[in-house]
Amino acid sequence: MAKPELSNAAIADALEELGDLYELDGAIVHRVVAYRTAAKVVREASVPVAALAREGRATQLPGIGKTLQEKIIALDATGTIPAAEKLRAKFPPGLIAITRLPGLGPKRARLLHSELGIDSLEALRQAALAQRIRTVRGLGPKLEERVIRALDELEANPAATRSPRILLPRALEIGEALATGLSALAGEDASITLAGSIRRQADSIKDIDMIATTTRPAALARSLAKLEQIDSVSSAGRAGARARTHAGIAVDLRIAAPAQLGNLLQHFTGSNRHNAALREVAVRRGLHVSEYGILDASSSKVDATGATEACASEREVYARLGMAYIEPELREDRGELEAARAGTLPRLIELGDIRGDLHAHTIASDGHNTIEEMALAARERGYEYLAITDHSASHGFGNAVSPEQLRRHIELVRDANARVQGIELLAGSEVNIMPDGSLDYEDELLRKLDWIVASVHTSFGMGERAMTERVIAAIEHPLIDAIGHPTGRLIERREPYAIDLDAVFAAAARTGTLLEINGNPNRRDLSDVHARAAARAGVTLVIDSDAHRTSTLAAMRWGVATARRAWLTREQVANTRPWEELGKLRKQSRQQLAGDQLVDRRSRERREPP
DNA sequence: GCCGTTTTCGGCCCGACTGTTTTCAGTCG
Repeated sequence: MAKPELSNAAIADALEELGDLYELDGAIVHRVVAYRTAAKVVREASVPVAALAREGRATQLPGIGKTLQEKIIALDATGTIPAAEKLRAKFPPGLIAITRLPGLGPKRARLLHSELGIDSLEALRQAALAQRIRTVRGLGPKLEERVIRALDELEANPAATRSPRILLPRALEIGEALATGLSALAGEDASITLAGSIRRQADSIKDIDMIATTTRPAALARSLAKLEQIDSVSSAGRAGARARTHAGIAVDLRIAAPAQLGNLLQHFTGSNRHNAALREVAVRRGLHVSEYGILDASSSKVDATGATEACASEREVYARLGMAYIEPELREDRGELEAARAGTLPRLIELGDIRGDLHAHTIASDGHNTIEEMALAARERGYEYLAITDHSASHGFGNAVSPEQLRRHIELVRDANARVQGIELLAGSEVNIMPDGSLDYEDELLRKLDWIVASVHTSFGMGERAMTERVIAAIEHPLIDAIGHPTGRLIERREPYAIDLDAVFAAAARTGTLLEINGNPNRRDLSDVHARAAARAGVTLVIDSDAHRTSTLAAMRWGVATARRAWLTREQVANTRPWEELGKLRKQSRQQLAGDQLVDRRSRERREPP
């Protein structure tokens, strides 16, 4: 049996480690950044990068050049990268842990190692307690205090200190509560807006960024400390404040004059990489962008003012740089600047474009509401249709639905559909894809359904090749309409299972099978990057809530957020269409129309670069 | 180490804050 493919996550980890080691070694910052950028690109790639590298095509990925490709090939072939081996011998692993402490970076970690022989967190603690850190030139007693405090916190709560990222809905909830509380304290002239990764609708959030305009900045900064959610404030001045909630979430408040609101909002919405790229574009035009305005350096000699031009709106910021307005969800340095300059940005899908939900559960399986309750709640949301898709016969969690129960369930859906006016109820199922690619209902029964989602719920650990074949078997099944949560990831908790998404996308495009963006905020699966790759491969997507109760029908918004981050337009998402139109796109309907002649274009299967 | 409307070398964003210093390096966002 062939050895399992080196995963993208493993490659990304290795590149990140190498970046850290180079940083300790004193490499120029751009080289270190290159490794981190590459690690991110590899982690998010929709194809196995190891295979790509072996074929010499990894350099097609942005941020991967010849050198990095060679290192990936070495890692794939030998399990290690020679350069990393060499540096590991030079810098003990404890040093990287030291660079993770607040206030300590690579320079100081290296200094502590060379001057005091410190090679671990424990050695660092001993040196701080013995007041030996202050003997090093440039370091002092304050740093000793800070080190001890940081080490105590790390010991008390190792997980939280490492990466306390929270999911978008929770971050939004906290952020909105803070903004509301602050508005109440600030008075009527203040305006408060959430920025940062919350505004970009990212999967998870590290800190909450807020910006405010007010006539009394110092008072507003001070009032942050008065909010009940806030545990401590580390700094507060006229420019803003930094604080921490009781749950340990960092909060960043920045305050500006209304005339600069556009600059400040643009700056604090980020992302860092978007801003860095934006400023590089600006510099080429002789302009310098900051959170305070745009400085025209080229004309400053002529008009002698050299003044920074403030922008009250973000639109003005982008316009001044010759670009169309870029929606926050697109600001990830994934080609949006070029598109904004060329005028080719997509018109993004909106929540209001969604006409129905095609993945929802009831008490028949593991849901918490009846068919009728779900129907009324969906109608309340303004939907034209709702598919009831309970779990299938072999589902291990909650109640499985036997074939006999499904026959009865279909009748119940038809009954409810007759009773509830103003919405079309579709009898569906979320069918398990078994490890061998088969389904756990007979075709004869599946044919009675209006809508079928097929999903993987078991055996996540199988190899990439087997998993890819498993999912493609479901895609090629003539009765399957859509694949649910196609990668099985759980944000911050579980990586996608090993699967060749490029092959999956090709099969879905070829057969007209829809791929889901699951709106459950723990999933958002496909991810933004994967959904974009799917659409580029010609796949039509469907955005679902996967609701298990009436209230979670609202999860559609997170799915739409992911779709926007994936550059999707309304046309690329199936459930923006009325059911009458969408139903005709089903494989079953098309087959009937074409007299059971599905055109097999398997020979056209070709891998496009991601 | 990557990349090209400055194309195969020489660049590669901007500012605040802290603690340590007598003018700035390191860290952070």
